[in-house]
Amino acid sequence: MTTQDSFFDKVYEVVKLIPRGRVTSFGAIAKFLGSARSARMVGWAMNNSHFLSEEIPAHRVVNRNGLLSGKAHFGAPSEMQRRLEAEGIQIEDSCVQQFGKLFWDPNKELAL
DNA sequence: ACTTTGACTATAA
DNA sequence: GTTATAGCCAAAG
Repeated sequence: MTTQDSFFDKVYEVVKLIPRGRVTSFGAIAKFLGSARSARMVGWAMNNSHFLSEEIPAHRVVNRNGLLSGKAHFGAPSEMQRRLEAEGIQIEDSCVQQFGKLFWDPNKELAL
C-alpha cells in the first residue's frame, strides 16, 4: 500500500493472492476493487504486469466464460494453458474445465 | 486536454 | 443456441 495505490497496483495485489490451482475472472477482481465495470482495466493491468519485476500469476485470470483470453499475451500462446495444467487445472480448447468449481471469488474469499 | 485503447461484460438480434 | 453491438472506465499516446 503505497501512497499511490492506483488501480493497477490493487489489481496486482489481488491477483497475487489467487491460490494455486484456482482461477478468477476480470469482473470479479474489478468488483472487488470497487469498480465492477472496469474489467477491461484489470486485463490491461495484467498486460503491463509482464513488465514488473514481481511475478504476477496472470495465467490464473481468465474471462467470465473461463476462456484463456490472455494466452496470446504470454511468451508463447500455449504457455498460459501449460501453467494452468501444471497446477492441476484441466484445459480444453483454451477453456478452463470445471470453471465454476475452480472459480476463486475475492469478494467471498477475502472479504470474509 | 482530447483521443484512442483494451487479456471485459451485458444486452440485443 | 450463437453472433453482433454498445457501454464501460482508467491509463497511455
